[in-house]
Amino acid sequence: MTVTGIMVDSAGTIVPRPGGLPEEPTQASRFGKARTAQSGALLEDYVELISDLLGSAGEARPTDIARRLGVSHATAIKTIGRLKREGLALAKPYRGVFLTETGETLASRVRARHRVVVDLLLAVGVPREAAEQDAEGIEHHVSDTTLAAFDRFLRR
Amino acid sequence: MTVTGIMVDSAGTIVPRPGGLPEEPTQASRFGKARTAQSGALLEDYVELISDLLGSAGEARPTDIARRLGVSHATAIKTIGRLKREGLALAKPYRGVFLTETGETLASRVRARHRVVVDLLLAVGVPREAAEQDAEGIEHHVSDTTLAAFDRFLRR
DNA sequence: GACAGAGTGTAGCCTAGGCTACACTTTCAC
DNA sequence: GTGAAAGTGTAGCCTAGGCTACACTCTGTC
Ligand SMILES: [Mn+2]
Ligand SMILES: [Mn+2]
Ligand SMILES: [Mn+2]
Ligand SMILES: [Mn+2]
Repeated sequence: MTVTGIMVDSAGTIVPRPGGLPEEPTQASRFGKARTAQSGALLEDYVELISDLLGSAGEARPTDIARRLGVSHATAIKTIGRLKREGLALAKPYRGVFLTETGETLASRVRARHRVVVDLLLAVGVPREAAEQDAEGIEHHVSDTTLAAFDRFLRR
Repeated sequence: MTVTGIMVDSAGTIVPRPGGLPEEPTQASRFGKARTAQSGALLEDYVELISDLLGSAGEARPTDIARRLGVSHATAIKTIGRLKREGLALAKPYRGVFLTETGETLASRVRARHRVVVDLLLAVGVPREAAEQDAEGIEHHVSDTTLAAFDRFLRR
């Protein structure tokens, strides 16, 4: 049995089958994009957190970052190294972590998206704590298109 | 400056600060749970796909799984090995992949959740293709509580 | 029944992201 | 100013999840 991914509707038009398997290249591309989104998730959480710490405490130290994220300080320091390599952060030994322009810009977008995702979840009836929890993972998979839709929904 | 994560509202009651940083252990726990959810994501996608292939084509071969996921067949075979180790799949050399009872049960739940997530996105105004794309990542971070809320929202 | 092509499996390599252990630097109290 | 505590950095280990290359098995055609 072959899966074609299309069907003919009641008016005789050929449309994608909503219930069945998507076309193979389409599905592969979706999975691939989801993997890509995931690989950016950790960096997004780091810049958002660093920006928050800089704003509220005036500094972002590796140990504080590590405690907030629930990882060891060694793990945090290694990831901060990656942030530096990718041009998102600046840090000199024993002097705390700062964000580049690029890093701050990313942090702002990530923070705004985080807020919208939480608000959307609350708006459709998700309890507060579940919304806060699930948003932490969901946010990294919300595209600009979807974010815009969430925004429109919240404003009406 | 210290971040306490609480505030006093207009009635004099102490409440969590909605805008600021969450309490440290709370935030660490959220990040930790998001990491846990993520680590299950790949297995969920595999069992859902294998179940779909078994249903529509009658068999699930490593190459087909690989093509659908957009990875090499070697990667797929390695992951199928992990599914076996975790008691979700059964496979004998050159004889295709099957799901255990546990695997089928997981597949059903994952498929149902996938559908609800897509429907929720559509219901709040996300365009079809963005909904299908983003759901592929979002689904793995939707808790039972949130899923139930989505369900209620869709039924009203 | 041979053999070509498709499918399968294994080996070996890589990076990301966890960890612990240990050594070094800084800071703060006295 | 010194010494202890806190913080920082490095080394080395692990697993998951990618990849390519290569060898083996199966299947369908002639
Ligand atoms: Mn997050
Ligand atoms: Mn976030
Ligand atoms: Mn998925
Ligand atoms: Mn799915």
